[in-house]
Amino acid sequence: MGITIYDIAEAAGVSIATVSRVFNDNPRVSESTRAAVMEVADKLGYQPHASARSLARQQTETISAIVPMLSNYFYAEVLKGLQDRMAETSFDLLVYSAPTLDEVEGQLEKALHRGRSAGVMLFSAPVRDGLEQRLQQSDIPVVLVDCYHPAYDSISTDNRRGGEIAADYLLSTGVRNPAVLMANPHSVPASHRLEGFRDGLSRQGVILEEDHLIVSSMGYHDGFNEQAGYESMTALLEAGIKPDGLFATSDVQAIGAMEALRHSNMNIPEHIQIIGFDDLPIARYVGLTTLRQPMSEMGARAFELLMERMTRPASTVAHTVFAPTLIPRTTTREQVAV
Amino acid sequence: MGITIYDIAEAAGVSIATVSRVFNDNPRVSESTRAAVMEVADKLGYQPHASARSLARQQTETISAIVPMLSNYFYAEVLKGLQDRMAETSFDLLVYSAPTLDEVEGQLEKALHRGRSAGVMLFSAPVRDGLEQRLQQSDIPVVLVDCYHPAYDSISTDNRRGGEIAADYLLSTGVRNPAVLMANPHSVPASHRLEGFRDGLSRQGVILEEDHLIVSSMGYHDGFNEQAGYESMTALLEAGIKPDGLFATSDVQAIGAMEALRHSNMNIPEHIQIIGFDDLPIARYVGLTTLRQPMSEMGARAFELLMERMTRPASTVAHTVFAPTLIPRTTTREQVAV
DNA sequence: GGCCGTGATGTAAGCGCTTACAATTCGCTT
DNA sequence: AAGCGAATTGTAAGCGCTTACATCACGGCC
Repeated sequence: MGITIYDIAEAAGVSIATVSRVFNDNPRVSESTRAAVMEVADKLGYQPHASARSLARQQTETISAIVPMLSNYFYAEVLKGLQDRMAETSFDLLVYSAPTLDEVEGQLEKALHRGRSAGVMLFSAPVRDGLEQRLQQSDIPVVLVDCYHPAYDSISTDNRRGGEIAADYLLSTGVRNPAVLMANPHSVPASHRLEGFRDGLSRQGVILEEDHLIVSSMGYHDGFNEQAGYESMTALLEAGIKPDGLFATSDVQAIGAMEALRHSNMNIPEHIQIIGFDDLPIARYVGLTTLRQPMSEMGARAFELLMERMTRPASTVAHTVFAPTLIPRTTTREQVAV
Repeated sequence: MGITIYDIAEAAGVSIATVSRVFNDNPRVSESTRAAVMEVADKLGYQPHASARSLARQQTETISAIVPMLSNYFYAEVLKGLQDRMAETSFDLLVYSAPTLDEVEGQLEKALHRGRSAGVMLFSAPVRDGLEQRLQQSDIPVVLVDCYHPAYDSISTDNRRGGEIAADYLLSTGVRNPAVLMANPHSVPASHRLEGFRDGLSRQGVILEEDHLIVSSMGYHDGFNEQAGYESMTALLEAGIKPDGLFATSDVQAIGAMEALRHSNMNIPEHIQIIGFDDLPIARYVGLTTLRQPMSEMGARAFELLMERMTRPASTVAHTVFAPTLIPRTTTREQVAV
């Protein structure tokens, strides 16, 4: 069915080795035969067989990304950065989705199938015993995105610092009675953001009331969506709590919360000031003050780390931590002079 | 390095054929040997080699999706639907991105490498001569998503109808002087939406003024983003045009436009009513009236079509067209009684 | 004129798996 | 007790490619 190097070899009157050399840019082929082979190959529409190639070469040129949820804008943005960077190479990207933590192991298993991928990118999944063991035994290069483990290259944002900045900023704009909408209790990034926020407050003598913290009860990846934000905010209001500031652990939650506030006729930023996290493209267009994570840069950098590890497996582990930057918009007021 | 069936065979005292049979659920293996082989395989941590397998089997279990832009929420949602459906099978998903039309061919070339993928999903790319020829010569199953060609299975939304519905609805809520924000001139879906909208208007005796149509001048995939909407709307306003209704060819454009309107102190829906297209999750939280495309369903269905074509290559071409449904929210007014 | 180094090409042995076909075993039948 | 078929297992030939090694032709050298 398909054209093989045998066909080309026969038609061009050379051996298969020569054909193979031509397609591998091996210099030990004369210009004339190279041209002849290419001509025949073009005419026949020859395409090297991907599997045969990687089997013979003992290596693939595909990498796998294990992502909680493609339709989460954060991941989409990071993947975009990754893709753009990859497009300059001849690598292909395999995408697995693992909406719950339990599924991560299974998907990882697939991605780790021998000969499947040259490297793996694991998104937002805490590497615990089971996983670690699995990763260890197949010595495939791995880079962690949006999570951390001492033994693996990783790329993440300083979430604690982000929380602190949010706290400082909110306080500086006059907030005295803040609330927090946290995505879900199992999310490491969300926890860190909360911790940082708390610390930031307490450093200035403000404490976060326990009933001012709403933790979405959804699973692993969940809670990072508009609906969770909407529901959490609604719950807060229904409990009769009226904070004057709000820190949401993601932009989408903040946007959900904003809608809930609108329903309750609370004005932003007059009655309540809001700050999100991520700086999705949309944030700019709803005027949301937020902490930017350089998402597509994170993706690009993740790919670079992976390449580095692939070429030099023994190099020391590298952790890249980006500092989140504050993007003030109109859901918060002007900073009051100090 | 890796464990092979030879290792297993030796350790279990059987032949490689038997090991292979065990891993292929071939019934012609006794229960006892099967158990023995499995035990050894588990202990050694055996993993079949993906490339070797697909080479020997003469088939892969991966499909390729060629997508203009991962960070476009529409594609992210469709891919999610696709993934969810795929997760029930043992197929893997390879994602290629082709931000410009010129790049589609190149990416397709990669996806079409012999042995690379069992099927290809092409997103929003008009199939023209070059492409068609290429697809024809490699007889890999293809399904088109968000575009149409008589020769290939496809899945799309009735964009013309969507435009009509938008027009009808806007008129029914009292709009008399509508404007349109169109994503870009090369986008087939956007053109159809515009056509439908025009038809819908003229059927009721309203015509779309030429200067009330702003076409974003960005390339192929572009124009489908907030910024384009913002800029187009700003251009409209700066030209001194004050429409009382707005149809944007996508939700994100509508959201960009809303921000521009806010800057100009125009109230929605009092001064201007807005309708978008897609019904992204976010639309609900900004109160955007829009036309829903069942995005994740489209992805799921696309996968089914592809499977169908893979198992029965000669079956007749199927075109699935979803009807967009109107989702009235608060960027439009109540319908006036007829 | 024989020898040798060089560059171009060919031969053949894998890469790890599947699978047609052959071989073997074993329990029954006659 | 020999024979037979079914069930199980083994042998070996690929799948399409890469690549180490062998071969060959050729020109220059002493």
